[in-house]
Amino acid sequence: MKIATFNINGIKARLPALLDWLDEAQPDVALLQEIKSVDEAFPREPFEERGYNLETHGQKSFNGVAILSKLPLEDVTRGLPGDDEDEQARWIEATVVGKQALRICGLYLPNGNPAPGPKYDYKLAWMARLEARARELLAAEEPALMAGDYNIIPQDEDAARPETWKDDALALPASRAAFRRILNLGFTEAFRARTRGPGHYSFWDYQAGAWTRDDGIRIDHFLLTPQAADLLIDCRIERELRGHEKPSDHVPVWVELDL
DNA sequence: ATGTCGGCATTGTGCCGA
Repeated sequence: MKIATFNINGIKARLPALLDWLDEAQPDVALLQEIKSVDEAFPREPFEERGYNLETHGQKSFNGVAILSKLPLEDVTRGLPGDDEDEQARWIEATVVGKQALRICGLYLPNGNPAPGPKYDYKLAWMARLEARARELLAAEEPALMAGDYNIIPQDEDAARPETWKDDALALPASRAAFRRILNLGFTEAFRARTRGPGHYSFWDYQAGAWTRDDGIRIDHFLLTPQAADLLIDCRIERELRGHEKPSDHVPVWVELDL
């Protein structure tokens, strides 16, 4: 089973490029972030025509997550538990029904800039709620994954120019520590389970020729429960897509699972 | 090189978020 996470930066702006990618890459499951659309305005037809089941959790203008799946989706839930006041659409879960069930969580973690400040406080509070949900997933002792735009540069080697990110919410020590606290519960970061060393990025800013200069960061991640890690065949970043026509500023990250 | 997008309110362009 091939599963991708992809921050598309707007479904309306990205629709042609997204459909081209789907036709070419044929993911079984795709977790989308930053759909920037309410559910009612999401263009469902081209995805359903291609045989995808579609579950969205959107809001006006910002954020928004979705799941595409060629296999049936069950037990869909929307919103990260732990704060009934939180209106931001950043979390969706579903069970992919195949030979063996797989629980998938799609997430768009808050950016958090500027730090310090209320946006950074929200990021850290959101990560504490994420940790709580992560503990529950582990306790279930079943194949499950949490994937998406984490807005976390885990280590300096995950940035082309780490010094420029030193005071940024994506790389501050408290951000990295919160990410590690979740990892250290017992998750496998799929990309680092397969590939070591610098030079691997999933995001290049639209500004300042970042793509041309390969000035990227790795912020889109797959975290696997032990039972999902047992099934891991490969994890890769589809870097080439950043050079295509009208790209997102992120590229897809893939896992292949033995399912 | 203070360099780009996308969405929105709005109708020509400025603001926000990233």
